[in-house]
Formats: sequence, C-alpha cells, structure tokens
Amino acid sequence: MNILEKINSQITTFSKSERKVAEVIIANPEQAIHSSIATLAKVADVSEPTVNRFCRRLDTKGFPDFKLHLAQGLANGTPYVNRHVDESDGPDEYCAKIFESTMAALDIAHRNLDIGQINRAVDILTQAKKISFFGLGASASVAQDALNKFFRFNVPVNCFEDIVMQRMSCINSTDGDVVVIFSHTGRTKPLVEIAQIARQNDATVIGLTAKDSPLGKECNMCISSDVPEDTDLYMPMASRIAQLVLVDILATGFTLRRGPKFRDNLKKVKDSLRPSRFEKKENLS
Amino acid sequence: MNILEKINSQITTFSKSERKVAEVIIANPEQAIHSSIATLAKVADVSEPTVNRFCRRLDTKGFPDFKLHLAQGLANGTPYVNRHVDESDGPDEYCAKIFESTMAALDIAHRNLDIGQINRAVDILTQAKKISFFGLGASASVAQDALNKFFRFNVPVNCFEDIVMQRMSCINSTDGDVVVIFSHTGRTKPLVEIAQIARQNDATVIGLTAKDSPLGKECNMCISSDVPEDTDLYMPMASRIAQLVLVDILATGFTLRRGPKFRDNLKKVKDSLRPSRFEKKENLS
DNA sequence: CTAAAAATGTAAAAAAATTACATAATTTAG
DNA sequence: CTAAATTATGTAATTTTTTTACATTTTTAG
Repeated sequence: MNILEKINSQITTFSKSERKVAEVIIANPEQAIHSSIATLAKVADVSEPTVNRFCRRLDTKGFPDFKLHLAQGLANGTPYVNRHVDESDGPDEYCAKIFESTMAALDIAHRNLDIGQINRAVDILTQAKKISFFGLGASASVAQDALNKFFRFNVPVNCFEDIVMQRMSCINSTDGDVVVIFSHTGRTKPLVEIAQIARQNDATVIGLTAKDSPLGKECNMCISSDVPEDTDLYMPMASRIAQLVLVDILATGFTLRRGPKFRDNLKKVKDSLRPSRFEKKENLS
Repeated sequence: MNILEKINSQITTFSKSERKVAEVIIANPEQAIHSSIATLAKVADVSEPTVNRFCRRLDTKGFPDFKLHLAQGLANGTPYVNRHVDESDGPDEYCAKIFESTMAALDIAHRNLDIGQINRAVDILTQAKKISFFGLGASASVAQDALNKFFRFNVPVNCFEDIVMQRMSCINSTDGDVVVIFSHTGRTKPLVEIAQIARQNDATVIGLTAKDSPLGKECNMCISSDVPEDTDLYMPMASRIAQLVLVDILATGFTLRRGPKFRDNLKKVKDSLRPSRFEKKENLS
C-alpha cells in the first residue's frame, strides 16, 4: 500500500504530535522528501524523535527509509489521498482532488471486492434467460450503461428508469430471469420493493449495493464496492464510478466465459458503427 | 528522465571508478537505495567521496538525494501499465487488470487535462440560460449522468438520447444556450451535425471529445481526455469513466463558482430524498 | 621523461539520525 | 477527585552517515 494512503488510514490512531507530523507530510509530501528530520520537526512543531517514532510506526526503518517509501509513493503517478474539495480551491486544485479521490475510491473498491461474488454473478448472468438493469437517480445512468454493454451479448436485456415500468417488469419475471439493481446506499425504498417483487416471482436478484443495507438483504447476492459515501458536494461521484467499473468487470467476465468465438461477435457489433462515423485519418506523413 | 536510464546513457562519460559505482547500482538498484554510502563504496570497491561525486555528476544534491531519485525511478518502473485482459485470465486477474487500467486511464486524463479549458467551460456553463447534454451509445449514459448533476443547480437543463429530439432541441437553441456533446471518438456523424446546427443557432457548443476530431473542430471549445481507445473487448470502458470524472469536475467548478449559499441548496436537494429512503441505522453497539 | 591536469583516496569536519533518559501529559483505578 | 501508572513528548548525548578539504596517485600532453 502507498505510504500516503497508509498515513491517511491510520491517522486516527496517531497521537496528537504524530498527527501534526502526518498533516505536514500530507500537505506537502514533495517537500517532506527533501527535508531533513530537523526541518520537518520544526515545520510540524514537534521534536525530532517524534518524527522518527512516526516513521517507525509506519513500519519503516527510520526517517531516511520513510522518505524512500514516500518518494516511491509519489512517483507512482498520484498520491491518491482522499482529499476533499475546498471552498477556496482553484481549478488546478479541485481537478487534482477529484481525480485523486476517484482513483482512491477505485483502489478501495478493488481491495474490498469479493472476487468469489463476481464469479458467481458472472455464472448467474451467463445463464440468464433475460437480464434487467434497474437504478434510480445517478444509478439510473449506471443501469443504462450496463444495458449498453450487455445488449451486445445477444441476451434479452432491458432497463427502465421509470419505477412503474420497473415494477411491471419485475412482476412479469420468471425463473431464469436475472434482475440487477444498482443503488449505492441500498436504502432507496422503491428499489427494495422491486427486489422483493422480483424474488417473489422467482427471478434471481443481484444487488450492486451496500452489503448490510435493506436492499442488500433482499437480494440473492450482493456485490459491494464499499466506497465511502461522497459527501463533498452532496452529489454521487466516486461511488457511481466504482459501480461502472464493476459493470465493466461483469461484462468482461461474461465475455471471457463465452470463449473466443463470442468475441468475434462483439467485434461485429462494434464494426457495425463504422458507416455512421467519419473515417479516422491515418498518418499521411 | 528516469535516473537509471540517465546513468546508462551517460556511462561512457564516467571515469573508471564512477563506472564501477554505476555498474553496481545498475546491477541491483533495489539494494542500492537501502545501502549507506559506505556500503555502496565497499561493494563497488571505491572510496566514499567517489560515490558522492558520482551522485553529483547526475545532478542530484548528494547521496541521499540520489537515492530518492533512484527510488522514484524504480517505483515508476512498475506503474499501472495498461495491462490487457487475456483469454486465460481468471477472475482475480481480470478484476485487477480492469481496475488498474481504469486508474491508469484517469491518470493519463488528469495529466493531459487543460485546466484553462475547464475553467472557461465553467465560465460558460455558469452563464448559460439553458444547458443541453447530448451523447449516443455509451456516451448517452454520460449525458444522463451530467443531467443528474446539473439539474440540481436550478438551471434549465435537458438531455435526449434520441437523435431526432437532439436535432430539434438544437434548432431551437438561441444565444446564451449551451450544448454539451459527449463523444469519445468525435467521429459520430449525427453528433457532428447537431454541433453544427447548434452553432448556427448561436448556441455555445462544448465538446467532451478528441481535440482534432471532426466533432472537436465544430465546437466552440473542446475538453479532451486523451485516454487511449479501449480495444480490449470492443466496448467503451475507461474512456467513458474519464468523461464522467470530467462531468464531476465541471459540476464541482460550477458549484464553487456559485459560492457557499449555493451549496446549501444542494444539500436541500439531497435531503429531499430522505422520505423515500430507509433510515440509516446508527451504531447501537 | 617531466609537468600539468585529472582522478581517487584519506582523514577530519559537518550534518543528520538515533538512542537513552527525563519530564510532561493523559489515563485509569481506587 | 486524587494518586499511581501509563503513555506521550522533549532534551541532550551518541552514533551514524555524509560531505569537505586536502593529499596522493594516476593519466595525459608536450
């Protein structure tokens, strides 16, 4: 794990002085790796041994070793720390923060992902007679995206934004049908209800939602991204991105399960778009 | 440039002893970053100042600084490479690959992002009388997602998946209207046409698309993510994720521009959902 | 072959990091 | 609420590491 993330995740376990050190480092890791222990101690307003203890607590051999780890973390593209957008941020800053926190969220989602569940979900999907994707609000576009992928697989699929249509569709479902429901919180009442209806009609319900949520409990199986709630601007952000990546994963799993011949089919679907597009210019140089 | 490459490229200019140092480092850079100058000097069979001079010659401040650079170079050696999903991959592998390549794509998008363009786009959006979001295929769900964010801002917004509706909407547009068009390739003919129509009717057209594409050229301004085309499974994957993050960024920019009072409004929108949700259980432990 | 220049090493100085221990702050048990 | 115990933090000394200054050796040019 990136040492910066490690600092962030353990920051609550630190003592007051250690936290000061952590904050200084997080605020400017670039500077930290070019400072001596004395400088850093002064900036953080603590003693040098405190900085040293801080380093040891993070399972490094000492300050120089810590700097090495930090340097590697920084080099790895991005110090994706969950930094929150601030009122005073300029465009540079909020862009960086949004990219970084999105990547951090994906990293968390990856770590928490139960691969066994993915595999089982792929099983279920490949055997489905019909697949329905439902979501509301921000999750509605995730459902639509899922539709855009799975319709290519030559399986009957559908996707409704309208809760009434969703209900009717679920009432009509039968054994062998699969209903995939997207909801970050898992607490949206109408979706919990359609999960119940679908199950009562023998459909298999897969929830891309929080594990212990009301919706999660109604589903036959549940794939959870465990990405923390987006609180920044009262809008879903990283959570729906994580859901989309899960859609990609399910679609990929589906494709691989079907073998190489199936992939040729996908190519055909894609190639069918060509007439509606302008030709790509080849290098004429 | 990676410092290891630099050593390699300059090795001919080194003196005999310096070359010994270089060889020891190249042979085992991992070990080098965990050695003291004394150890390294002994292994290379040279004196300590020679090692120091070697470091300086490579434009570093000294031995510790050199190790920092080396550490970064090593970390950069295994960045998240765009690893492609392979026929024989098990669930562990394809999950990891998809997460990693998505993150790599976001990293690229971030690096290539023209922040000035973002800022100008935010300008335009905050001053819009009406905002329309259009996309087709996978980009349709991106457009829908954008709608889901921007409708909260109390600006007239719309979003159609239907190309005919898109056309009609553009024909009706006037000065002060903003049309945002999503297309990864920028070569989808109908979208290029609606961009033309919109501009002929004095709307401002923002393209989230490739810079030099036919669509890009028709737009008043163009925000490009420069994420490489997804070739894995003939389906759009990372590219649309990058677009969504750009949507987040524009929405965030919009919000920040409007100031703190505006954020209270957003909170209200979010809170309005509460009655439709099951209560979140508080810790009862 | 000799003188100058360059390269390398030795040893001392400086800087940095670490340790041992003392003091202060906080928590816990009574 | 107080006193003991624990934990956290800092001071100062020690050790390690790096750097500098300078001496010696090696190389090169005439």
